[in-house]
Amino acid sequence: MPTIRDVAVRAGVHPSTVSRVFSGKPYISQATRERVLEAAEALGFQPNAIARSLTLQRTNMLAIVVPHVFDGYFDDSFFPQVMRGLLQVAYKYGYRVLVGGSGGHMDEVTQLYDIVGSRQADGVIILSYRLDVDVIGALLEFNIPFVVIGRPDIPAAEVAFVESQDRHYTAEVIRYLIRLGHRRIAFVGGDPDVAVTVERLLGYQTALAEAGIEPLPEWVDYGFFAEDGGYQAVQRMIRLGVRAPTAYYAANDLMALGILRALRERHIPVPEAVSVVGTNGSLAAAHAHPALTTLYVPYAEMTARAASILIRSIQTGEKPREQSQVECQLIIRTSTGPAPTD
Amino acid sequence: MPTIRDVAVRAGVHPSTVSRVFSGKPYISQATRERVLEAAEALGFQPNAIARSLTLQRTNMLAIVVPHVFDGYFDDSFFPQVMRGLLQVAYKYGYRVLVGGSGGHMDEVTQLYDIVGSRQADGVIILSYRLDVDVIGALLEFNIPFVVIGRPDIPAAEVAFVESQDRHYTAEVIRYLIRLGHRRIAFVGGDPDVAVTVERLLGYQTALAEAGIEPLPEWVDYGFFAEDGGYQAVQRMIRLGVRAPTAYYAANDLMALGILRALRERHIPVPEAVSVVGTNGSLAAAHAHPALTTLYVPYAEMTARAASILIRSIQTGEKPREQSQVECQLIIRTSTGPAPTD
DNA sequence: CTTGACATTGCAACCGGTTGCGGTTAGAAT
DNA sequence: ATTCTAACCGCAACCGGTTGCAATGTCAAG
Repeated sequence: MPTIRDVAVRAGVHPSTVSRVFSGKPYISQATRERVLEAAEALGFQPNAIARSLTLQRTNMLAIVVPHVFDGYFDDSFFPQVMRGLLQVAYKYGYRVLVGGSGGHMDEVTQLYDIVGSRQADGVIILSYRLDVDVIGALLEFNIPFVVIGRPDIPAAEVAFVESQDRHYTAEVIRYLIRLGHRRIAFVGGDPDVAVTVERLLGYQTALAEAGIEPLPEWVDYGFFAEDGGYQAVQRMIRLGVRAPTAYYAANDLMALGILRALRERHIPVPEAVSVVGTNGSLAAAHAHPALTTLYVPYAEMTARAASILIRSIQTGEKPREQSQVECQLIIRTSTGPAPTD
Repeated sequence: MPTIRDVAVRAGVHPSTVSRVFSGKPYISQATRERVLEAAEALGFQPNAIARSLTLQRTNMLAIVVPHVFDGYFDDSFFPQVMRGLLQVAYKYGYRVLVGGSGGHMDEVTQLYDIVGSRQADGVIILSYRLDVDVIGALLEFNIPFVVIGRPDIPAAEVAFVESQDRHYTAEVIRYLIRLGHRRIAFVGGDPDVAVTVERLLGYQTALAEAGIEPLPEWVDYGFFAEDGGYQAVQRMIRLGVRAPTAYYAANDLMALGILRALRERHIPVPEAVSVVGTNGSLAAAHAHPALTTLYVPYAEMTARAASILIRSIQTGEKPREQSQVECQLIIRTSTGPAPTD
């Protein structure tokens, strides 16, 4: 690989001149610019991004770490949506996306710290805000721009986030089910240590409380976003017999599909006997049978917005502070219906 | 951000000693190792990955560029599958994934050259091998390990690839449709400039020729992997009247779903009047109504294998040469059935 | 014909690690 | 007691760009 110095000798100029040509600096005569470009062309020179990053202290990368790399995780629309929003704006502004994997739990945080601490990216998007670690505090120490997807529960901190009002919309979903006459409603959350799960649980509890419903602790379960998690939740709750839920709310569509599968296996008709609501608005949810009622969360838009905020912050040098929220939408399809009359 | 020199002064040693401690070099006494680690801890030091990359000439990154960033592209299972396989093994071996976006066509190649030429990654996976550009030749010049997903049509070149025998399996799909009695079969490809599309087309033509069927040119169309592409293909082919196809093969599930939608709108019963086959084995395909028969291509396994090959090549320093193929599987569901008896 | 402003380019230090080489020292071998 | 070996660590160059500063050249105003 030719370096800037190889080009310099061939063009008969100093390396710094070559640098200036390639970084579009002014005060380079047309003649030498051409000579340099010619030499570069002849040698097949392309500036080394790593070296450039070292001096410029910027990498033109936006990082995320995916919470889990287990097989089913990629079947839900969450991850693809996230990547879509991120890639679209990153691409538009000439940034690239650095994706780190993780095995869930603390490992996600470890990976994040590693990327950020070793300065591999100019900014980060926090996908799943955990409650068991002070990620925000650490990130502020690192002094790197970041935007949280979801609402961090640190009110004083001036951190940027794009949130989807999870508590509110989950409550809306539950209210919708209550209006349909359901009183035994299950909550199948994702990862209990993640803020969004707690928010949704609060929304669930709020809506039930409003309606004067005392939920059974057994109605709350966690499926860790896996299809099988939804399936297993049904297996457990069905044992409650007459106190088994007549409606399930799942924190992603994949778990909801698992719930549908479990119900189908037991020949429990949906929505006649049991209603099911998913989250995210996956394509599979639309095609499911019965078509899955789902709380659409515009994750692509959220990460797109987060990426824009990040890029602006990187370019201005100011800490990102924008806090915004997006609207979700309950897409009512045929997996939900009136509660059965016992 | 503290540097290695800050740590050095605090520990009272030379920077090179700090470096040796952090890169696990031998010949460092226990005492100084501890002093260095203590100092690093106190300062919150973490080695700068960029600087390290510069000297070591390796970034611990595997790159891909996604062929398109348009909205619907992420609804098919292709991209998530690719990311899954890639992330799983990258994660396992301590690599990270650099994702570049592209607007399709030549831009994909431009992005690729940019990443590779600027040495941002240690290896690349070529997702869509194009026929209109000699990507392989260029990549060989760059002297960077790469693995192609699909079979490049350059026989002499010693390039590594993981292929899914697209021609063979597409022919199998068409034969299956022929066995069902279909004789007017449509081919809805993705991007005509991409090798996999041509391979599939050849498979399609082979199978038809075997059966003595002379295909109409109008039966071949390209949907560029978009849902609407499938939808539009039906709109065009339906005009053929009695010569309109009774079966559609689509190169991804998203287009197949678009085909189903178009047929549904026109009240054409599937599979009674028209059969539809998709590709990739998306979750949505399984839940579609009727459930979509689909050619499952194990893209996650393919990219996982590609990533393994890449990493091994990076670590040994040898150019990757492994050429392997995976098995696909025609998942027969209810969107296909006997050809209608006119 | 000066003087000055501005365009153009070279010089050298710097970004933050890595590493070959050489010097010092301690303990073992003779 | 002397020599040898190996452990330990510092020195300085290097990875491949960037940039402030200084030097030189050019042209127009005075």
